[in-house]
Amino acid sequence: MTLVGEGRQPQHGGTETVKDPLVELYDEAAAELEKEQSSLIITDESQDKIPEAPTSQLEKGPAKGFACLAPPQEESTQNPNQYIIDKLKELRSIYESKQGDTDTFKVFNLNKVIGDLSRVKHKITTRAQALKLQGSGAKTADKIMEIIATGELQRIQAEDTEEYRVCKLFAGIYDVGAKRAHQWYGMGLRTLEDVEKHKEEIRLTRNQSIGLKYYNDLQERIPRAEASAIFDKIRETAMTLDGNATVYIMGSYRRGEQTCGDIDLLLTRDPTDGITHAGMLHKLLDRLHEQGILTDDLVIPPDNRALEQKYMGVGRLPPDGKMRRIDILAIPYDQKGAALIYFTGDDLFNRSIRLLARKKGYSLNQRGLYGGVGRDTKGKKLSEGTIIASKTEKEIFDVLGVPWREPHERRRK
DNA sequence: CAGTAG
DNA sequence: GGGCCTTACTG
DNA sequence: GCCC
Repeated sequence: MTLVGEGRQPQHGGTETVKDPLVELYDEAAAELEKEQSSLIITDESQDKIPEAPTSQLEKGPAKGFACLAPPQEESTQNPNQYIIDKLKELRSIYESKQGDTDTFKVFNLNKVIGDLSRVKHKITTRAQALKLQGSGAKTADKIMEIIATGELQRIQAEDTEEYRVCKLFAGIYDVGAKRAHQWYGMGLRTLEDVEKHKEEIRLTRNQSIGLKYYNDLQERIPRAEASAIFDKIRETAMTLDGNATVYIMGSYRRGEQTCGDIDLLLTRDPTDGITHAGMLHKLLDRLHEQGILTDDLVIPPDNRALEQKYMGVGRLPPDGKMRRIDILAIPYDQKGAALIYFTGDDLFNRSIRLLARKKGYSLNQRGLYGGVGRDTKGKKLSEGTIIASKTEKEIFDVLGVPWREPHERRRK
């Protein structure tokens, strides 16, 4: 069996070398690397010999600005631009709560700037420096200069209205986004109590009701230790169903963050003995409900014998832990690498590496890296193409020419 | 299909 | 001017 | 909001 999330403890030795809390994750990555190198020789030159992309190749290589190609972030050193980052995050929050299509991309863009800003080591003091940041153009540079000069951003004060605050509150409910939030605001609702009181009129859905019921708990971040404890329980239960099961914990936990937004688990099984994990997730979910770990289902996989299934629900550390979002993804064993990339994120890294794949004539999704993908002139996918890599993350990175990035190096902060 | 989510 | 990740579920 |  394979486990991620436990293993040797960090050694608390020297002072400045407080051991990375991710030690346990390196084991897995290293193991994956070893397996990789035994089956496939990788040299520096091998990048020139990666499978030729069957469709349109980039003529001059990928443009810069791919987060997945950027050097890893500095680890926990005081960021000299933190005060700028904080203001840009406030602005991002405002854009997030808006409904327009362009606002979505403003958020996307700000994420790039924030990501680069948290990577940069020097203090930004001039407009020229601000302009150099990835995703930063004239307007963003102006905003950064305003923050540097005044410590404030007028745009934020102007947009910090009651509507913004109420919609932000509403959008904290699971399955409520900007559209519904504004819709409810337009109907006169202002508080969560209003939402509860008018649930019939606004046709609150089943999942929204769950989100509302656990609003406060679900708003909170999950301490790493608790995520680990929940993972242990679920893994143990899975192992009682099949001792050859493989359970990983992914998402922000695998990226090494001290708190997690939710708990993302991956379930699979090595089929070389002729047995797969078909039907296992379904049984696992039943057990977890019996154990009081899972309390509410948000999305249940329709076909309980399929090898690929995604479960989304709510649960806790029994008997009385806080309610947490729990996702379990079951996948075919040979798609483990692609699934790990997908479920480990972060989202910016995923979007970046997927865009890179597309620009190189491939397509990357949670199942694998595909070549020979048919696309229309707008880049919309017409045919699936053929699978090129999916077993390990490294294999996929190599084909794309992405330098290896440990999970904890795939975050923007 | 729109909206939401990962 | 048009793309900015990709796939899946819900109602 | 940025980039091609």
